[in-house]
Amino acid sequence: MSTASERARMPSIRDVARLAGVSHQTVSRVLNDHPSIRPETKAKVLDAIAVLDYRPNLAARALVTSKSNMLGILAATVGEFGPTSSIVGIEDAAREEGYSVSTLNLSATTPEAIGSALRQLAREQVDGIVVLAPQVRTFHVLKGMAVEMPFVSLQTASGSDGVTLSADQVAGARTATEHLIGLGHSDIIHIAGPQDWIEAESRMRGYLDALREADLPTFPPIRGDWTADFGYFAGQELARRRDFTAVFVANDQMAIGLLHGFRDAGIRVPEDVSVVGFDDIPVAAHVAPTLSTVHQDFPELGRRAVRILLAQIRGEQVPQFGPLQTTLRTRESSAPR
Amino acid sequence: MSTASERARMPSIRDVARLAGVSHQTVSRVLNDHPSIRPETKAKVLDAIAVLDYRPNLAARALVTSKSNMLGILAATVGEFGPTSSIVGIEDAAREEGYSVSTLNLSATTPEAIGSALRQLAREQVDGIVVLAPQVRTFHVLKGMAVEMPFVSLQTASGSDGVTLSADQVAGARTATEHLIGLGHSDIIHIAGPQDWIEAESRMRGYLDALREADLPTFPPIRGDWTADFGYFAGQELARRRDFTAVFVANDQMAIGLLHGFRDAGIRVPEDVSVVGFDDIPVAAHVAPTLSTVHQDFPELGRRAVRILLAQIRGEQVPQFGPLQTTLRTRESSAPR
DNA sequence: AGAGACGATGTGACCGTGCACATACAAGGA
DNA sequence: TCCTTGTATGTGCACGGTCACATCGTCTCT
Repeated sequence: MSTASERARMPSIRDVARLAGVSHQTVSRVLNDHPSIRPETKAKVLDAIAVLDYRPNLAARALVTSKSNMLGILAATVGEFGPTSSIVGIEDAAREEGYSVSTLNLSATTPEAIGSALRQLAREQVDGIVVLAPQVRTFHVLKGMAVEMPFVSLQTASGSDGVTLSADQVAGARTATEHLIGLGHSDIIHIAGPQDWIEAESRMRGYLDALREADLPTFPPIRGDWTADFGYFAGQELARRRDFTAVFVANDQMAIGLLHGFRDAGIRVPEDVSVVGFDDIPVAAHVAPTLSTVHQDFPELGRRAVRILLAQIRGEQVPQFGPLQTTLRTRESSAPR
Repeated sequence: MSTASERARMPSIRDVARLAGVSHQTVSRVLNDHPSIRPETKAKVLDAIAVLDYRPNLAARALVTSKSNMLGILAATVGEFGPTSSIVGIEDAAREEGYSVSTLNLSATTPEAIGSALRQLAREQVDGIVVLAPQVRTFHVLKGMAVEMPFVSLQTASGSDGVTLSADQVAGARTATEHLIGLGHSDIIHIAGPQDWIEAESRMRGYLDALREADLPTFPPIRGDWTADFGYFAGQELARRRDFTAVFVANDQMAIGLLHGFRDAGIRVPEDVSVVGFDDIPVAAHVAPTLSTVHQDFPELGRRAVRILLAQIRGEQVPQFGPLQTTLRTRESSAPR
């Protein structure tokens, strides 16, 4: 009876070496594609590997090389649709390149919390970090921490010197606003995201740019918190003032809440007021009225982030991507004046 | 000039020992809360740790203990709201217990893909796996693979013998259906999820149970794919037959699409037809009409999964949770007949 | 008082890799 | 022919922890 003794130890590089009749170092060379290996020898080793069902021990490798082949994701998003979609792209791209991914969700964005999160990821010896912390504050903390580790932020802060990338939020917001202007609206309100979110600022800037260029009046933006609930309250508040005919909302959730608020207040969309959102979440095409919005490719954003990060890690030329295009999806909620 | 020499090596356990004037083993004992350490000695060591800003090397620890303090998440969800929310709960709970989390997204659910994903996680030496692979098929593959690793599935398959848990989908679906019955509806249609999804089956069963119990006719369920787009098509199709007055939809996305389809077909909700969804996604409260649905606490589900998994890993008594309660949220889309 | 038990600490080996260096042999140039 | 150069492989150690065992002193029981 060949009962496995206690805890069958996994085969190691030396077991493979013994079976193949070579030294453990030769096995290591085969595993790492070292050039100076005779094809014949290589075949013997690969055979032995197959026979033993050998798998390299990543912990041991990480110990000796100080590289873990693992990327960290630092996420400070409350479960927004966009960032979540990007994470999928990040993971896929990372796995493709042979990296695994360790995700860390930030509950608070205090400098302390960010610091401890970064330390945690450092302890795990991740080789690089993708930051999905859209708050301006987070960004500053990161820069100030003198992280000794390559990292990429999915958001571009104005005047940032680190390597970052993002869909062109400003252009997207500008397109959306220009769309409303093109429909004949001249009094356009903006419901923005929280003050310290980078995207919120970018989208607001796009809105302001478009209005300024068209010589139209701007309104002080209303600061929201991304949630549909806030959009609803905003809709009820806005119903009191009727000095506008269109609203550009910084994300779809708030826009959908806004539609609800308007509906309850007796304001018809798009007859009385046109509404345009941002993100193109899956239900945007199905709410009533269907929501005009700005589409962006979140997973692709994540994939690009990984490519940039890996180039940084490997010391290769960092690829320069053009800004990721956003697309306006025109639907029922925006109509000519 | 105190330029860092080449690559400043991180302080190791022996550096700490030297500074504290003890042996490296004593430091190790302090780190692992060994009982036999004099408070005085412990203080010295902790001081040295603080001075050197020492952090244990997780790879080294993993190498010698064959434990990584890392959990794996095997996700086979296309980005559904529910599973994604659960992942957040999983990560939080895991971090709290000192475990990090490595997520792996499955693109396909073929046995080969699942197998290679499991091997990948095994290579990373995760101590246990949380499976979010709601497809029945995945579940069978997992059982058949004789995984030598603790794992928990977030979904309960009928007659499963592994450790699993889940919100009580059947009860939730039953409550939703009973709600419609209570409103006076007797012809209630069900739009289900894909055939091999565990949740889809559970929700359908709850629907069937409620109808059978009330001695009402059942209809062959319509098989959807969870997407809002499908819901829209279903709405247009259903508009042709008018042999029903209520629809219970297996998730909110499809329900919202259905509302859209009905709207386009001239069917009024809830005047002509009542609709109830499932999941209570954030916009459900704001679409037109606002959507009655079944709320469930996804993050809590993830947290429970982690507790069960850790108990399994540590060889402790596995906690028995009662089924997670679901709550019916009654809104505009369901009304008396 | 002597022996055993226990508490507090130290010593050395080992986990599975990769790296630096050594070695052996073949090929090529002076 | 001898030395240099390059290719293919082997040897020993280091990485940073934990584990098993040894050691030493103190306390307690007979």
